[in-house]
Amino acid sequence: MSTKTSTGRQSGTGRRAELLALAARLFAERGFVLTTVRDIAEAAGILSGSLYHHFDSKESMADEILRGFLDELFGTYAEIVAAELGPRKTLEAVVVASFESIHAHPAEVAIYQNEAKHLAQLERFAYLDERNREFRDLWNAILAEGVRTGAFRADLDIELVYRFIRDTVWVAVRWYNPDGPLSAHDVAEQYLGILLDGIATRRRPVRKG
Amino acid sequence: MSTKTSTGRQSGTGRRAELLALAARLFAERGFVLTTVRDIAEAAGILSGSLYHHFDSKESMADEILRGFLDELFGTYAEIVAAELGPRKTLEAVVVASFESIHAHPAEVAIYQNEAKHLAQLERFAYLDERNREFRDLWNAILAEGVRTGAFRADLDIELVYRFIRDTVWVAVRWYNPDGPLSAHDVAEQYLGILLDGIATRRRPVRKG
Amino acid sequence: MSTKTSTGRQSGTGRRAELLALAARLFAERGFVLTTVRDIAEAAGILSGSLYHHFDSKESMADEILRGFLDELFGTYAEIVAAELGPRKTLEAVVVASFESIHAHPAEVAIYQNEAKHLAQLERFAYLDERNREFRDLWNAILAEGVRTGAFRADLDIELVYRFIRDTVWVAVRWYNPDGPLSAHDVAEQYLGILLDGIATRRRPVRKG
Amino acid sequence: MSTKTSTGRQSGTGRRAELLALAARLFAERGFVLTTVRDIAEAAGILSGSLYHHFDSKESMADEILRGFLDELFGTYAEIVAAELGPRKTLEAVVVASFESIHAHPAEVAIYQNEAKHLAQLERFAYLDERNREFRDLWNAILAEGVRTGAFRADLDIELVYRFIRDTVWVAVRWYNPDGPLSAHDVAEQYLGILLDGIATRRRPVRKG
DNA sequence: CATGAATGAGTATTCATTCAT
DNA sequence: AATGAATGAATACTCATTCAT
Repeated sequence: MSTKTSTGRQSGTGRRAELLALAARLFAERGFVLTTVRDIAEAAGILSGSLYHHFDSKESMADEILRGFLDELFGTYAEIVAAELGPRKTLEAVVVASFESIHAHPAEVAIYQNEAKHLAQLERFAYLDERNREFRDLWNAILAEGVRTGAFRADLDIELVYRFIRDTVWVAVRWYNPDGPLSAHDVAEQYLGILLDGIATRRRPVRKG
Repeated sequence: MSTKTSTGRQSGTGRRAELLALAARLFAERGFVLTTVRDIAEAAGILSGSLYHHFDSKESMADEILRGFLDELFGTYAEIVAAELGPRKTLEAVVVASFESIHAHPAEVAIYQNEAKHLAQLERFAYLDERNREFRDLWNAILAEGVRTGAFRADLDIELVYRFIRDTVWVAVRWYNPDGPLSAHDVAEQYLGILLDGIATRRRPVRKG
Repeated sequence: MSTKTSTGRQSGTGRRAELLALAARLFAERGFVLTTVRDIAEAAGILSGSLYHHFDSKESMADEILRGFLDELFGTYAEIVAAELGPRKTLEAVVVASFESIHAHPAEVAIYQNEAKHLAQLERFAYLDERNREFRDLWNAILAEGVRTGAFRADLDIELVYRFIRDTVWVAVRWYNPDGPLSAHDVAEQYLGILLDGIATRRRPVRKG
Repeated sequence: MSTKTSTGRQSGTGRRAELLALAARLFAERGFVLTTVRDIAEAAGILSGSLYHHFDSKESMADEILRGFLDELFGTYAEIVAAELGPRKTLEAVVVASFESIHAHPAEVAIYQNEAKHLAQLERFAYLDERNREFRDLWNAILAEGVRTGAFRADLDIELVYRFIRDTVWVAVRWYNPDGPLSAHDVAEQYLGILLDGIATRRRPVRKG
């Protein structure tokens, strides 16, 4: 039992952390359901039963992976909010931080993206829905504040904008390659360019106002 | 055997179509792997073995669902392109058509979104990758043309913009509710507003021009 | 699902009944835990997975076996009580009925004896404790009535006597052989002889009174 | 290896005895099969692997427990027989000694009762069957002698009476509570009362004489 | 068209036991 | 004496699929 409890957050003690990283990669690649416990064990060079010396179930591996990742991510968000940069800079910082988290933890983000809906039905993963709510609140606050201060257009459907942003940012994990030529910053910058100013040219801005 | 071949495209012959629709809904809700043949059979009020009188495998059900949906969707895209509306109008039409397909075939889109990566590894689903290429070419053409004609900003990374658009549009299937207050057109309009002009206000439009 | 529901009591429909009888015999011989699902399947000449076409778990087999047996047994007890034979005759009838049930359903009695304590911890087997209480009430009523009418000795610790009788009767399943020379009636008669009059000779009954 | 041999009988050397006592309690409560080596280790506050420093297997723990208990019990029986008290007093003494052993070693008796049948199939537990035979011989001798001397009724089926007594006495371990209000002597006395004189009142003792 | 019985390969998990440290 | 990591064999159960009726 003692070995099976996650020791705070430091990603566990040696072997445990290695195994979690392996599991995370496989869950991300093949999906949680299609990744067998044997797959993970084999990747680690041990027998499937031996995994249970470290974790009490496949589920608890996913739990530990997601919990740790989300704690870190939302810690970062909290820091950004605490800095009180104003809506536009806050929005930029949150987008950048999100793409950076895709860069640093692609497997974890992929699991969060692909398995959350399914896992959230289990009691033990109730925090997934909580985090979703938290994220939604964060964005609604940023956007509402921006509209109030005049930084963002007044005609926005905030809820809809939030959804578009959330989806575009996180789904990027499907194609973003941490080892590719584009850094997380590059991608964030491009996206912010589009999000803030659109892709259309401004020939006759007078016309629209 | 004769009955097990999809009879062209007319959505199958009665019972067959019913069963496919049921399967599609379940695949969309629970995912392809987590939906058991028994789930589908039970939903249809028959025993699981009886399904094999209509289809020769679970895979071939997904195949038929996706093939039919994609044929229809790309037919629509082809019509739009054939109309030669110019880059901006074409872009708008493609976005609208995509949201409309989410509205009309939410289950099919969801399956396409969630299972394509996994299914595409099977030979029989090779057309999924082809369709993806087709879609990518479509968008690259629209965007490149738009940049050339000056409709779109010249500093865009076209490949990246394509990805952002693709992701945002299709992932909307996760939250879009066909029975909700927002029509596909409403959503498309809002999205196009953001995509084309951005969410930021234009304090100094002079600067950009 | 439809096939997995016990159809009242008639011991199921054909195959189902056969399998239950096999399972009962094995549970009785080796114990519930040591009897593997494969053991049962092999005894039936099928593969272990095929058992799940008929029952949804090993537990539910034991459940069905015990439930059916106890329903029958307590039905018999109820009839005896309803006949209002007076304490002594009632006691005799209950003892005889019990030995007869050992004769007719040795496997079921053995399972009841050996596994009840363990199974009763599971919610689904809550009725086991209920039946135990019912049985205890039955005996306490018989004995108390007998003491009141003077049929039984007044110095008896009724609770203790009940336990002795219960244990002796049921544990007989461990050695009673339905195919042996002693019928259930023979055994019941011998036991009743001892229970009612003792094994000691009555040289000087005056002395005791 | 040297430490893994039971050191005569003195209940082991400290730690060893403690562990055996723990194991005995768990075996009695949950049964031998359902008690895991980890259960025992955890109860002792060590890891399961560490138990193998003391014992070479789970089986050998049960072996040591039963062997020690039976040696002591049959020692007591031998003393009683050696005292040559006559059939009735001998019977009383054996019954009392048996209930006393339930009082002093409830866990051991429970294991003997519940696991003997299963364990006796293993070579190393061959002595269980021997002890059973010994016990049967003891009782048959007492009862036969009693019938011969006229102490017991002549119409008894000795083998049957032996079984009834054996069962009733040992199965009492299932409900007897060493810390309850009834002492082993109380229970023995009540049981002997029933066994010797029956529970029925003597309306016409003349008839029997 | 559908049933009901079965297959066979796989899946997570358990557990007694071993052994280097 | 004890730990911690691992083995290997077994266990209950699942599920897509087949096929005689």
